[in-house]
Amino acid sequence: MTAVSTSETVSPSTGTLGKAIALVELVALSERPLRFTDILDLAGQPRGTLHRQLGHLVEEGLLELNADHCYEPGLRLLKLASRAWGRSDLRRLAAPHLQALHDATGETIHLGMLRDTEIIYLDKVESRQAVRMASQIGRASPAYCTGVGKAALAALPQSRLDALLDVMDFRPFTQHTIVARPVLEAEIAAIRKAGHAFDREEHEAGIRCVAAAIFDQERTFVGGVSVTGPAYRVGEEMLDTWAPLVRAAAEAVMEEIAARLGPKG
Amino acid sequence: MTAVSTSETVSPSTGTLGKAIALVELVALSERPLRFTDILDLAGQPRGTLHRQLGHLVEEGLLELNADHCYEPGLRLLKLASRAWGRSDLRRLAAPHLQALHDATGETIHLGMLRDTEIIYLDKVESRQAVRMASQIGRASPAYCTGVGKAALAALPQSRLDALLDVMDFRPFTQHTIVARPVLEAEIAAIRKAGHAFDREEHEAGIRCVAAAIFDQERTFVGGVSVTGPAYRVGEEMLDTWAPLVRAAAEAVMEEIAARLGPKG
DNA sequence: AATTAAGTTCCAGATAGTGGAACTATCTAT
DNA sequence: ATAGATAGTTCCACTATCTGGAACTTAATT
Repeated sequence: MTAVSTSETVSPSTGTLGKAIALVELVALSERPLRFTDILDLAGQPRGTLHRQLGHLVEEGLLELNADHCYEPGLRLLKLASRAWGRSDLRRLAAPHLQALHDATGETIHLGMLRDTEIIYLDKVESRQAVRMASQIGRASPAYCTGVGKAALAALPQSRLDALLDVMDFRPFTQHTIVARPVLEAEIAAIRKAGHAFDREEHEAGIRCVAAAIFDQERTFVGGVSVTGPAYRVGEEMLDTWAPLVRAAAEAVMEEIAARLGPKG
Repeated sequence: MTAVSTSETVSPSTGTLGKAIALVELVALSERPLRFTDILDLAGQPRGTLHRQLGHLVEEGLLELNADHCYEPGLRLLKLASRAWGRSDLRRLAAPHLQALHDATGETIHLGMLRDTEIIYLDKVESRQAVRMASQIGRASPAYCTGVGKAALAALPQSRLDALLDVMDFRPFTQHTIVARPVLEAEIAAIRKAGHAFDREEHEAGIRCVAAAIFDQERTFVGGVSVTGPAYRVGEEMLDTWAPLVRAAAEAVMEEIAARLGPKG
């Protein structure tokens, strides 16, 4: 199911459910509050249909309708997600190693997983965290311009990588963002050779990062770790220095994964 | 779902969507990984139906099917929830006041909202946070045995309160948990009089807490703040000392809410 | 290798979702 | 304050989607 075959079009919908979740996403990802009519324009569905769907979503607690008729993401999403987060094996196994990596580098550590063409951050260790912390967890960023993302791409089997590149929507976030497929493919080759990936201000100006991939016992990619810091403090040589540490942290998580299932392999 | 109301039956489903979300919740709230057959037993739906529903949920990224045929909550939940969290107005407005309250007391601060009979925690400020932090955010706890929860109950209009008490499922978490409705009603009366609520080891043994309600401009309850600490360090006198601080913090958030909409009232 | 359990697919029938249009409430400008 | 316009809600015949029993395939167990 996962990999997309060459010509076969992926079935576009999951019926009712797909439409419903699309609405939740529409509301959740929107920058500003949306009123009924705003959604009507964006979703392109007939009035009656949309109204009922939104009604259902509100009743289920996935959306909420506030006093000034704006739809907002619902609290139930938080409840469900917090359980998802708490139960993640990868996160649990990786946590101590993220902390160790933070202690060694003093910079922000991320743990991310690949979902379609995006990296979703599962965990983060940061020193000067005020209240911001959880804000990053769950954040989705494009794979082609982040450290963990590029490490992920390089870790995929070629067929799967090609499929992803086909559907990738390249956007220049900074002047360093790689927006040409051949350039990205060369970069991926380099990452495969080196065993780690850099993000040289490709997603956010002034932010650099080194990342390494984590594999499970079947050598399939399960996630990535990274060290991230501001460019004024983190030179490219520094990234080179950290690269072995990041790779070692990734290795340590892999051993943890192997150990968890017992030594039978 | 929990209990049955007096006579008026709440419409039991939102059709297809309700069943789908119920499955997500089933999987997310389960302590251990569930295989297809486990879910089959728990959900009480025919094989074919269940299989298709799960298939749709996996395709949508709300669930994931891992290598050993276990269904797990999907990453997409995290993505959606992180946006819900980031966009919450109450959270944004309250954040500085939570911090201030933490600075004043040195103990853990929670911000929670009421959803049905549960309190869902929206934010938290804590000193010795290792990696645990986000674990609490999104956590759902029963209203009748938590500080914020009881403050919430006391803040509701009587009709709504009665309706909630009717469907509430009292469980003794500790030996101090209030499990008798009349006792809880007396407690709620006291909370209304005092303007703040205590949790005297009612949810977790060894944990005490003071909480106050936050209202919007129409005097409807929108959330609650609390200070929580271990019983060995936090005596009941200490809770009394903190009560005015907690109320002041709640007041400050209310002023923030009023200010946001401009001075027109 | 045989047996049992777990997981997947199929299809006629029934349910729940669809969407156009009519209706009501709310906002805006005069 | 009133008219006009815009936003939000309700209704119902139609039909697309979901249902669920049973047959089938694959994996685990003895």
